[in-house]
Amino acid sequence: MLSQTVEYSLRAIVHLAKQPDVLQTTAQIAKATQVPAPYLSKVLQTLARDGLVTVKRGVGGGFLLGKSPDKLTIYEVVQCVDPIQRIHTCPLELSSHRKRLCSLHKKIDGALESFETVFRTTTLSELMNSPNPSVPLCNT
Amino acid sequence: MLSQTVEYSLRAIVHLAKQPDVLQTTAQIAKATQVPAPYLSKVLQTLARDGLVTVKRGVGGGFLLGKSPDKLTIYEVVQCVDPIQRIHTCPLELSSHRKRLCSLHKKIDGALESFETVFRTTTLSELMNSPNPSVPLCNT
DNA sequence: GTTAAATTGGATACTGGTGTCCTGTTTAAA
DNA sequence: TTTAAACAGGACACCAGTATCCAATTTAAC
Repeated sequence: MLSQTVEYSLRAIVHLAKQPDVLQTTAQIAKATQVPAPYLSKVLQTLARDGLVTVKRGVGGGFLLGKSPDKLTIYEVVQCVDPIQRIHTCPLELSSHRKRLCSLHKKIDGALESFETVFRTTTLSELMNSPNPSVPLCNT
Repeated sequence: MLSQTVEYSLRAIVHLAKQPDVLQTTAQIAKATQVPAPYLSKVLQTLARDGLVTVKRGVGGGFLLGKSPDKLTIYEVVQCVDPIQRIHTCPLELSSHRKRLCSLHKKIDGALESFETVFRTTTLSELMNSPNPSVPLCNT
């Protein structure tokens, strides 16, 4: 459903959100999130382009969260790396459906909307402060 | 988000639902739904395997709806051709998350659930009888 | 039984997402 | 200034979803 890239990016962001002020190298994030390091590198670049993570190059460099966890939604992460495509116009390009989708596509788009809403309304700090015995990315 | 195959299969099913008792050839369905005929052929085979469409081979053959439109949900169609994958176990295979997902994956699965629910609760007849001026697959 | 309409199944090509590797650039520290 | 740590960017490999084509099979109608 969601792409692998989205899963990876969310893991990375969650890992950074654990210690928002601590620089983490790609290797460190890769290990903690179980994401292939070279691929993670590309994902982090994408996140950096949108300012969702901040990058420091050179020795002692790495990444840290680009926004405060309570202001950063997982929707922003998803939209940055692999946007949810809502249905705005008829996929068949029927001219009479341009402004008003038929019941089928309206329904599908409605499903996408409720899917999207969950992401829109979830911040990183909500995830981190959840009263859940299973800590993200952590086995104990 | 949803695969092309799902979109195609739903178009085909909707087309068949318009006249549930009329045999339609692959060529006819392909034209009405704007789906590449050879590919549609494969999709229809998949739908036939699960009994969602009924097939009659040979001259004068074709496809018709395999179930009554008011008993057929679009969820069944989706699950037949390209199932929505809910998250049941930790994608990182953390042993302590097996039974209890962490907040991140619980959230994602929650989004999938609400997405899925829209499909589960929508029948073909609901789509066909919708008071919507845009008729599915039809330009007037 | 012959013919033609129609689906079935297999083989093949194309494309984008995923993943790897290597070279270049930046930068802190000795 | 040299060195090594670390990210940046480009090139390439792989695979599954998408799409096409063709020969084989089924079947109605003559």
